[in-house]
Amino acid sequence: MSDPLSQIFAALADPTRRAILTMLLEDDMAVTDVAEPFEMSLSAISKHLQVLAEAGLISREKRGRLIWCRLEPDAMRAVSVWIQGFGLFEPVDLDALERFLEAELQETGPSLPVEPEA
Amino acid sequence: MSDPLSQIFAALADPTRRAILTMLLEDDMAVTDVAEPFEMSLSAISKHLQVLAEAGLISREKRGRLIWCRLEPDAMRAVSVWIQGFGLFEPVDLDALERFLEAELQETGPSLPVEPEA
DNA sequence: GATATATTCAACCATCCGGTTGACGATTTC
DNA sequence: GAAATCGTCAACCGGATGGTTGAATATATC
Repeated sequence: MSDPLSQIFAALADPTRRAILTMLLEDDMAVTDVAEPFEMSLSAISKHLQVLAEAGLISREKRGRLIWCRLEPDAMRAVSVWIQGFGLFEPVDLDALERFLEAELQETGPSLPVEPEA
Repeated sequence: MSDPLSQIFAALADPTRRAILTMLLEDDMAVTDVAEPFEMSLSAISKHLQVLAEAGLISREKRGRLIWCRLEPDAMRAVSVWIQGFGLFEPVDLDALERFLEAELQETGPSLPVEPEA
């Protein structure tokens, strides 16, 4: 077990997991639906969700036979605060942000959903 | 070789490396001086510095027989941008952000980090 | 109750990661 | 030129990581 900040950074270091977080930004999703766009086993996605949950980046709630995954963006605050220590006060170009997130969505493979204008 | 963002997050996922970055916030340092406070071999620190350099978080310049390490905080902007996509709760001075957005309407924004190629 | 669906668990595998030690090349100093 | 210092390289090691497959567990549906 490492410290929380290390855990969060490590969780964010995987493009599949970042893609999952981006998907959850849209809406809560059940595990199978999270897995659908990816070209890997459901089991692998389940593990990724485990990592994200242990880092506090998502929460999971079982309802019926589905498990709903919800983004917990507060967990990223620790990261945000840490980064803030390095003088990055320059605000962000929001258009660039959009392009960046779009690139993130496509980064993990050709089979990811094409997001309509959010 | 993974995408730049993954590389940066992975580099930041280690507490020793984060401590090094914090030290470099104070001033540029030679490798041996960086290693001094840590209870591990110089070689291990050298590797950590390698990881940080490959992520673009520091640069190294050889002068004489010393190698000076310098923080490159710009590399963290990619992280900052990505994080901001999640809730926009950055503890940034909100007034500054507003001023920025206002200014953004009048002139083209600053250039941002290059997209990770898929 | 039987069957299908949703998710995890367990075992396994290859690779990566963070550390060690010892040897090596480069540079400064004597 | 010899010796000390600075830093990396190479080989090695144990443990973590990211993936697989197949079995197991709940829950829903027929």
